[in-house]
Amino acid sequence: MRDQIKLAIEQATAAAQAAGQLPAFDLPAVEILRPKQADHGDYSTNVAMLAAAALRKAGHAGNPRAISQIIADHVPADGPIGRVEIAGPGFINIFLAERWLQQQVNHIVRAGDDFGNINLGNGARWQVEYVSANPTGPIHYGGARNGALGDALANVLEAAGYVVQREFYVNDAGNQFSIFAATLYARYAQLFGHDEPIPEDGYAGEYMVGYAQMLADQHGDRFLHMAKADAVAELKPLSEEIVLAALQAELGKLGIQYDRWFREQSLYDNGLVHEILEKLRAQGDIAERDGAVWFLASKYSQVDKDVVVIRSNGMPTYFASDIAYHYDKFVVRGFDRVINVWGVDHQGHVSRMAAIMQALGLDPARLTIVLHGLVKLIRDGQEVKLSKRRGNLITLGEVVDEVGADAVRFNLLTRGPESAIEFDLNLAAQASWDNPVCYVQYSHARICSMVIKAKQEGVALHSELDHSALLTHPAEIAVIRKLLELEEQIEWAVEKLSPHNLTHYGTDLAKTFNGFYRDCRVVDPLDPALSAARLQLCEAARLGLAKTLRLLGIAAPTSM
RNA sequence: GCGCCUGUAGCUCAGUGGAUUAGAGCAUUGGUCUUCGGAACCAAGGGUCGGGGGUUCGAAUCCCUCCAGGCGUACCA
Repeated sequence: MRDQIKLAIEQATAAAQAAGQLPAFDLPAVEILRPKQADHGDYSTNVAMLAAAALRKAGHAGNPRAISQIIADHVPADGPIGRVEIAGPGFINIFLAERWLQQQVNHIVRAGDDFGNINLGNGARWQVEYVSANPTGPIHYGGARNGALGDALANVLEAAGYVVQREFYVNDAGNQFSIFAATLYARYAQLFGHDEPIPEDGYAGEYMVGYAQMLADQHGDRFLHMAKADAVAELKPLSEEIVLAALQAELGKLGIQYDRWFREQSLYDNGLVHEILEKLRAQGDIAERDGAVWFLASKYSQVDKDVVVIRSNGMPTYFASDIAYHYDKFVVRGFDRVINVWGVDHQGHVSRMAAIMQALGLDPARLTIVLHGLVKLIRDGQEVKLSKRRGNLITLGEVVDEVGADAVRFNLLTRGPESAIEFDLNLAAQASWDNPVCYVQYSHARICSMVIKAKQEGVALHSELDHSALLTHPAEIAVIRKLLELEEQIEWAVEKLSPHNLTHYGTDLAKTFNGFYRDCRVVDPLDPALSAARLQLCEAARLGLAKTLRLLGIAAPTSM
């Protein structure tokens, strides 16, 4: 949409130059703006002001208002632009043609679920990796934000023409997972009456008993008939199955599903970690120091410290496998671009990832880390401290059960990623009736019910006849205008790699629709043509609301 | 100490160098309609955009500085 406007303005400027009314000059990039005030048009452009500055630099006279008038005179009369106005210091205000707007209703309905889709991606293969929590227990509430963000981002990228793969990286090779397995063994042994203490630094949470019970149900007491070390080693992969199933179920409550669960251990099993470290050693990026093996990150810009990849005790750090993991993403699997969604507490890792990319000979711009602020849970006016290790945690699943998946997602997605969030459980639970998410969903449900009502009254949607020219009421035109913003909203979300604008857009669209509902009677048996036109508009609005909600990962109910 | 992020209405937050008037939701106050779903709609009050400098036609937005808060600065992840 905006591109069409931009093109028209560029053509008008070129036409003015061809006609000799404007001297030749390098036109700066034309900016098409969305004015805040409606009487400033649907769009506006400051091209005349920019052109004036360029002309003055080139020694010509440059009066912005005069230039804007010349350009305005050459704007093509047909197409989406109905009229233009010159305003202020030289703004060109652009008003869309009413007939053109009316016609968009049918285009939207015809597009159906594809309404709003754009083609920025052109089929480029992107990967979004999100949540990626340690597989050592339920996901704490902070993971909900990561998940909601990553999932919505993936949705938006798909709508923008990218082929997206959603991935969860399972840290099953590190120290934490070993401690987890050892803890599970202890809980398991305890179930059979053995006095087996939970290891120091073990996972003391009660949920471990549940996992142990599952293990006992599936395998009986057979791990007690072997040496402890053997038992722990043998139950490790089994415990991973148990915990991954739990993670999957919990994330499913939030509506999150993955294309692939990528196991860190697989990078050791197939030798890739070793292979890549040798490659880096050969090119001088790896060195021994103080008994440990280091990646010489400080060779690269913006990193001041080297990073240990193999500890002096011979155990690799997570960073060793991370190098191989990203090699796998870009070189083995060939993603064009990768988005990693991380909590801001991992920010120290970001610059080192850029160093990895350079060391691997990859363009660092192909890897983007989206950092999000942390979530502070408030209950009864007090901060709830979370610690998986100590076992006093509030899980993602618990919060979803308490507040509802839709409200959780909407709430977390109204903020930009960088903001820190204070989430008041009492408030969220009690305010759920007044929650904006309900407002948007309600508008969707209301339209669905109106369509049923229309059928009952014998007012059907005449799709074979086009009555769109009857949509002349300001409230009707306002809905169409708002619907046409969706593409720009998706574009914006992709550019910023944040979908939070869509929550505000959804509320906005619902509000605009409700204004129409107030002012315009839709189902009127005495005026079937107008009813049909308005029902068609309702369907378009429904599609817009449903699409927005779907992108956010929120249900669009037909009744509430 | 150094680095990154944040500071906008009573609260939670949007805001893309643009337009005498910086927006939304919640909360507060008042109002509408003999309801195509009242979980609606309309209106009002409420602001030193953390402070101070600068850049330019123009700054919440860019630069500098100070203040306040968060996070990072591991042979943890």
